[in-house]
Amino acid sequence: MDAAAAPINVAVDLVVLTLRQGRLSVLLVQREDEPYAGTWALPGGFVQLEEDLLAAAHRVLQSEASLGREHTYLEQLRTFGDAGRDPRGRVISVAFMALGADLPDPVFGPGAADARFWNLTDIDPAALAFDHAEILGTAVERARAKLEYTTLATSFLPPEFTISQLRGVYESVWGTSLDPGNFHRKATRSPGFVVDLGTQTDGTGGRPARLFAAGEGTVLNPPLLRGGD
Amino acid sequence: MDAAAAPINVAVDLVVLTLRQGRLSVLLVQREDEPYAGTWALPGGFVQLEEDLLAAAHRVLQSEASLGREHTYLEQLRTFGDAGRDPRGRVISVAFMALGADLPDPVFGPGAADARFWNLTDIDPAALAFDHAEILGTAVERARAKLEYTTLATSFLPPEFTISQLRGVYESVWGTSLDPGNFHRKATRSPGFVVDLGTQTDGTGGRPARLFAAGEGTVLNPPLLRGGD
DNA sequence: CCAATAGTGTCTATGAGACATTATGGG
DNA sequence: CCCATAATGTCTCATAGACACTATTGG
Repeated sequence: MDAAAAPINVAVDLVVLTLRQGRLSVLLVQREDEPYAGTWALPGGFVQLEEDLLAAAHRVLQSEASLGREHTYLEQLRTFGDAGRDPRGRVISVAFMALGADLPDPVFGPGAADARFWNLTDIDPAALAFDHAEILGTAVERARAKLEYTTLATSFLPPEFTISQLRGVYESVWGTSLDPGNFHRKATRSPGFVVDLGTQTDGTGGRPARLFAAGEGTVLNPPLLRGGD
Repeated sequence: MDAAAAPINVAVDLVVLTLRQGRLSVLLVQREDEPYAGTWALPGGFVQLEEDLLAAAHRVLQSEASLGREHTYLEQLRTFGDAGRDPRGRVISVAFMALGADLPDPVFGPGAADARFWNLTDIDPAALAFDHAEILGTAVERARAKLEYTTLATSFLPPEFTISQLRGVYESVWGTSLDPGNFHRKATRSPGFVVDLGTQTDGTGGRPARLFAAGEGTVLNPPLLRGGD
């Protein structure tokens, strides 16, 4: 804790994930300025001197994605700080992951030429600015892992949802398909995962589904496993 | 990624965990200088301008705990950066967790009045400097969780160890007791966890135990669960 | 032989997954 | 009636955990 302090710049970068048409998507911003002008990057910004890291992340989320604190999950991933990661000088970036239900395309602010959600599969990682491909990969990996043992999947859904929609989250994020019957049982029996609202959807060519809301629990015990074999 | 850059100082803080006499212990340094002179803190130091974060963590590990890169597991935890966490000004700290086999008491360097390993149970969290109690808590939680689904436990042991010693790691870190027979089966049957060396200890009042080394695997599948109910 | 620890076998309950079956809506 | 989707039931297999048992050393 004692040595010469160095003038290092601190930024936050956000991996905003959502599902669009059942596909995992991430918000990217096309940079207007150098370095990496014209290329796509994660939304981010420098941390202000008196600003908590989480507050900085929320500020960027608001300004670059028009997303408020409600209905958006936000957690710190980790910090990327290799000496050569930014050509402008020493910049370390505290990366955050945000999850939300089918988010709108953002109204982009200054510094951005364009901003929109990309299907994960349409992104060429090598084309992203800075080390953002690595940050994005870390976020996706974290999201996939957390679906197994937390109730995080509900963050991808609106306040009221069906078990099919919840299953769709798992299938989209994991890229697998799951047995509807078995999934239904596990989801409804995991304590604290979902709450039966008693209401129903109107059937769209099938039996109407019950509506659920996210439960109070955060941990899934027992976990919902991918076939990790 | 575009706003006024602020002069924020970046530090690394280390949570160095080891087992001493079968108890989970952490390295603390008694601060010599203000702020918090005389109180115990996690070892740490400022990041140099041209230095990767991981390199800074390794440097602190070497200088404050005399620990080289060999036989020491090191991973980033997360970054603690609330605006008011350091009375000297804005300092954000990238926290790392280090694990090692029964580590020696360190020769402490400048800035420290004393340095030694503390049993976790002997620490009064409220007495630690800065927000180090929160950092320590995060590390312990992470270590406990990672024992479940990774092969990390072997990091607490010397290159050759018995299954009993491995079980002791779990029991010490989790604070539980495990069935020796069942643990033995699970540990030896988890692919990539341990490698049978074919050699034996000399029995110390009991049947001699086979010696094992850490396997190549990093993930434990299926996981070794705490009774999380 | 006894004590102590290492390692294996056996039984049972639980849960995952495959798959069948019933329930409930719309054309 | 048929189709589609929701929800539940049933069967089988694998595994966790309790616990008994065998193996191998030293005293």
